[in-house]
Amino acid sequence: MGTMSVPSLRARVRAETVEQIREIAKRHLAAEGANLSLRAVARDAGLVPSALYRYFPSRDALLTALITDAYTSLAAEAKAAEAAVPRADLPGRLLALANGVRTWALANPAEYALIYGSPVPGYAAPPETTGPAAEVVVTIVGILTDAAVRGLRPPLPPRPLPEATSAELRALIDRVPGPVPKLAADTTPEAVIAMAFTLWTQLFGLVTFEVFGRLDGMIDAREAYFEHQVLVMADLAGLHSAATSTRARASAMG
Amino acid sequence: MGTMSVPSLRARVRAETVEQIREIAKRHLAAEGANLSLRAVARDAGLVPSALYRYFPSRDALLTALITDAYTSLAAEAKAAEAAVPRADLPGRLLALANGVRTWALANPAEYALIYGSPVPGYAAPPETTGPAAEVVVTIVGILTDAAVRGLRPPLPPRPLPEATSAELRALIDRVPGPVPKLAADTTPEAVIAMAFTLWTQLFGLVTFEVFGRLDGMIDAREAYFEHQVLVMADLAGLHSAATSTRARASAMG
DNA sequence: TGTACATCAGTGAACGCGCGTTCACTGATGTAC
DNA sequence: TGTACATCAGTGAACGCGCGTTCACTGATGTAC
Repeated sequence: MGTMSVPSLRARVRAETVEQIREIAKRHLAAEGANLSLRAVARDAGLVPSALYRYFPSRDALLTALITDAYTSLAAEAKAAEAAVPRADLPGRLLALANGVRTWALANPAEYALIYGSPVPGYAAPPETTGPAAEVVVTIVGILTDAAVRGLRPPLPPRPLPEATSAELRALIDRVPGPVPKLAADTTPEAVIAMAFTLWTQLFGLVTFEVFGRLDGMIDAREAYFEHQVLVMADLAGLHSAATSTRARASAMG
Repeated sequence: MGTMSVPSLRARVRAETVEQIREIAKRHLAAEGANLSLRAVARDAGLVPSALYRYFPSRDALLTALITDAYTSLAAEAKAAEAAVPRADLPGRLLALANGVRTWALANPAEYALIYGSPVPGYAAPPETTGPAAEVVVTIVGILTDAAVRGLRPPLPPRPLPEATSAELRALIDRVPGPVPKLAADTTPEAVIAMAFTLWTQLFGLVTFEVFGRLDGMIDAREAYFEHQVLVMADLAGLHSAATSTRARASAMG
């Protein structure tokens, strides 16, 4: 009720407290994984446990807030990195996006685990999270679409999609609002989005392996390895200039 | 001490009980994630909680046993599937291996999460697990080595490796015992193992996305999608016959 | 500007619970002679 | 084949702990008149 006025002192203090609780909860997440303890958070916030219920109706609600935060924060960082690269530099844009994801994940491993690790048992992600969750792959689609518009094609002829997959990818395209950009004659939107899914899976597979320690004792020069793998992905997608890749291919065929 | 004799009745019963506890613990893992409760397991085993300490010195020891079991069981299933394919059918071998991993993961999602999901906080994987953990990627190396020996090459000229990465991969090769197979003249062992790492990352990225529900609401025809992605991987590695891919490439270059 | 009432942040005690681990014990199984 | 002792699976009670959530409360902040 009432008009939307300047926030009162009480409202401002409340917002700050909510923010503080989120921050403390994130720190606890980092130390304990998903076994987040309300009482421990309250303790660190200088509150009695029951006071938390003024801010979050339950532990699950706190978790949901953290998950939403994580998705939006990851997407914001990665997209900002991508947006800073000149539009014409397609491999650079992919690399910036990928590095953005990786940097955020390494800086916030517990939050990364929360959203890309094992599902929390008994917890169902609320529908609000699907939007932010999709932003990275949507950005990849954007890069690949720009490439297709410019007439760049993957250096390997795309393997024909199974009919079921093709139909599902078309359905995803229809879900995106706005006009469909005009692609080069020999490229289909399904092929573009299929490639985007491939890169998306590879990217998160790569980051997950690193963050979860699956490379420990094998690859120590993480950054060089990661960048190399992303550039291989860019090669696969044909983001490097057609001239170069044609020459390279010709020489490879000897 | 004493000589290694036929197991006594007591020893046999003990082995059965250990096995039963493991099975029950796996079921609990499936229901509750990594928050495995000793008391709950004991309850289901028809034992008093303290009795479990006759079999496992602590909760962590039980978890370790489950992790080791999971790695070896996954590797066994995947390797058996690969071994059943004729040696000359290289894409078939990759597909069988990949399907083996996927099938096991879908049948045992909680155990999969235990070994490829978020690290369990405060738990450090014991060194015994690294052997079984590496078996899948070693099998991939085997397939790619067979390809290289036959003179098959990736259709894209391999992007040069960063020096640091190249050195680390060479160190991994040296760790494997036995003679290094003779590759075609224009292929290096580093290139082979780099490709194996790429496929390995992609494979587990793909399986993780499916098992952890990241494809929900987007891709429903999971099997078709998975098989397609694996075949794209096989294309990337040049496992399909050189004749076919040369022809395909030529037509793509129009 | 001042008063009366409503809102709301935070307290403190209590609830019922399940947890991992220890310890002294009982009784059955196995072994040495 | 029979007896004496050692081993070991399993019991039952207890330990100290932390958990999420509820409830009636106090006192400060905000609002309507």
